[in-house]
Amino acid sequence: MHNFLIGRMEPWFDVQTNLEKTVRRAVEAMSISHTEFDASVRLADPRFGDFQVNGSLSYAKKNQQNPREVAARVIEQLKADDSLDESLEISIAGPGFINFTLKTAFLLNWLKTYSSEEHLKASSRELYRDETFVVDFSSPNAAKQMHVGHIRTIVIGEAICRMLSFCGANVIRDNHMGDWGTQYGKILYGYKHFLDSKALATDPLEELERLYKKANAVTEEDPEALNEARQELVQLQNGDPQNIALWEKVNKLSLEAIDEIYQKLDVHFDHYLGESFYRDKVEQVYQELTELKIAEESKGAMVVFHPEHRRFATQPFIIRKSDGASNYASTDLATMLYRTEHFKTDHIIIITDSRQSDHFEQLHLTTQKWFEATNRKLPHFHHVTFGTILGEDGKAIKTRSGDSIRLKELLVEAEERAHAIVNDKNPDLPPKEAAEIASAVGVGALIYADLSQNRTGDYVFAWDKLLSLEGNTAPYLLYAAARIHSIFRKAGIDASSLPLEEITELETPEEQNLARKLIAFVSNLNQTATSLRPHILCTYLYELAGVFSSFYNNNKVLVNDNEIKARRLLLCHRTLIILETGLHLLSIRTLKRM
RNA sequence: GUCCCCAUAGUUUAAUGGAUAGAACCGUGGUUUCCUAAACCAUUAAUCCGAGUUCGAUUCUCGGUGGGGGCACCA
Repeated sequence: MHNFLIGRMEPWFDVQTNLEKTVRRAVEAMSISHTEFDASVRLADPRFGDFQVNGSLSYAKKNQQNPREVAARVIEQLKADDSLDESLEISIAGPGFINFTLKTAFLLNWLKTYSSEEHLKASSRELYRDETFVVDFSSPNAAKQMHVGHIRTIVIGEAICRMLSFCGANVIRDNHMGDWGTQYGKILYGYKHFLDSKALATDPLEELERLYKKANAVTEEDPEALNEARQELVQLQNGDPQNIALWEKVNKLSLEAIDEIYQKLDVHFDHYLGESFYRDKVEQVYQELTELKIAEESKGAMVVFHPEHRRFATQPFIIRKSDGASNYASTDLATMLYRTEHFKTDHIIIITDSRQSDHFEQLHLTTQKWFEATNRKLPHFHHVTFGTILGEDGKAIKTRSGDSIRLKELLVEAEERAHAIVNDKNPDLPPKEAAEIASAVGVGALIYADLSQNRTGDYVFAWDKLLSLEGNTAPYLLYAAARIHSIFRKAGIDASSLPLEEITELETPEEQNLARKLIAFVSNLNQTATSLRPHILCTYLYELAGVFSSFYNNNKVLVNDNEIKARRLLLCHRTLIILETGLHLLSIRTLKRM
């Protein structure tokens, strides 16, 4: 464990967690049960300090004592702990809050110590050290264009992967493509009946989409066509060579188009184990679940009920269709098994919109029973949900319901809008650099717009909202970082040559506010990574950029006084690395100039 | 019918049961001989309704109202 003492060792990287351990020790030493005294340390309102503990209030009430007196006794006990020293100020406030304020010597020491993105990463890995996560995200349906509704799982998934990995986890990114479902019956049916080969040659994805839509419309009208489409799927699943060849062709075209979007968003996968990968693995699922009497036959289909469960006692989990074909429940069960046995994973995270909650709850319940009965270790399962992107009509934007905006188109529009602003603000940039800036700003704004709000809510699609470039947006953060780069360029100073030993004290309120905000990075990152809610990190970065902007406007960095200059350059540089680290965790490209 | 999610300034939103509910956009007014004004500073304005639990409720419980979604072979 790091020691808190200045000068002896590295200062605590994660002050909050270490402080909480210390408080817990103090409370134990007072013979108070941890169930009675909530020792949680939380970030405090900056008006009161850096951290806060409010356990004395409820403890005092329960035990009919004076909360301020309880707080005073806890503080006395804390002062006896030798991992704390004079770098921390502890005080009682209001009805009995314990406030902790880091003294500036500690802030400075922390800033001097944690000096690069790599160093921050190395120090953050305790949270998920050595834990394995399979993260299943994006997972689009092959042969359909991605539209605006698909952006959420991609950007949330990518950000979560980056954060987990930053915090020490072994992350396996798996794109569970919908490449084996019923839609293939329709695509094959469409391909065989309505193909325009000329159109396929010029714009394959467009034509495939048209075929799918056409087949979908026809099968909705005509039960016989629907039956034929289902037969195509059954034949595909039975390995009919012609259908398999067609299926492979469709997938190849589809993947190429999807990949372009991943490249723009800087998203990568370790595996593309789509539903088709599990096609020879569903038999085992049927067999085991039947033998274990977890699954039963109902109306010709194989289903699982959960009688003990209010909702799923009567709502079936259909794991094999009555025509014998698999569906997504079949492949998802096989996927649970594969991820558990092959990847030996500790956690499975699946990122989809909240409308699929029932499905994944049923999947989880079923897997629990299945694994328990077969002595398999069940990984922690997290269904990370998000709200739906709605159209103007308040209904989900869907490909089926007609012309929704393509993701590809949205990305182009984002870059174009940003390009216009770049040309306006900074007309002298070389065209190539202007284009690069526009791309980072436009795509970054789009990603940030989605990540910066709590993922559970729905929202109505609006160009201006997603592509906004003012206020709490990516460009604001990118701009703050670009200005810092500009300072170092102007000064002709390299960050590695900062004369750290000459820096002795933080003086102005802006310097101190900035330093406090920088140290709060750790707590915010931890909270984001534990709750899997990227908007917490966004809010933090936005506040950090705001505190920096105030500092920048009030405290000139490049002054003649070398001591002042050195400490302000230190603050600038540490702000830069934390801003850049944060933006990279969100999958946003950073810029040296804007 | 039943179950799930959501409800905060005009708009978009934040707040692990804590201190005076925090921002952004819009509006209004101000800041540039000075490191990038894509900036900074100031200013108006909000917890859907009703009970309950609690020292303390935007947060938890119950009951309403309004919106969205799931519920047999789509994913």
